[in-house]
Amino acid sequence: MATLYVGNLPWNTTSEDLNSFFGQYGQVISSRIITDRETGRSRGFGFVEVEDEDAARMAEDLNGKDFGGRPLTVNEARPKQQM
DNA sequence: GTTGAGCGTT
Repeated sequence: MATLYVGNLPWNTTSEDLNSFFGQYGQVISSRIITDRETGRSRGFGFVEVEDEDAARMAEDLNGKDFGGRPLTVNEARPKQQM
């Protein structure tokens, strides 16, 4: 399993939206929209967990793709431990 | 009722 960073999302995008959209390009394990810890509002980006064999392909295919009227930003997520 | 580069929570 691999994690994909997804940015440039509309404010109203949900994790289910990512699941549905990314699910068309590969096997999506789960998705998460990063909401502001203080206000609870969407930060406009999130993370999608996909199968490792699909991660690179999905990142290339979905990066720059139109989503909600905006060019999507997709990349392999960095390890959290790195900081 | 807002914003727009970036890398997250138990």
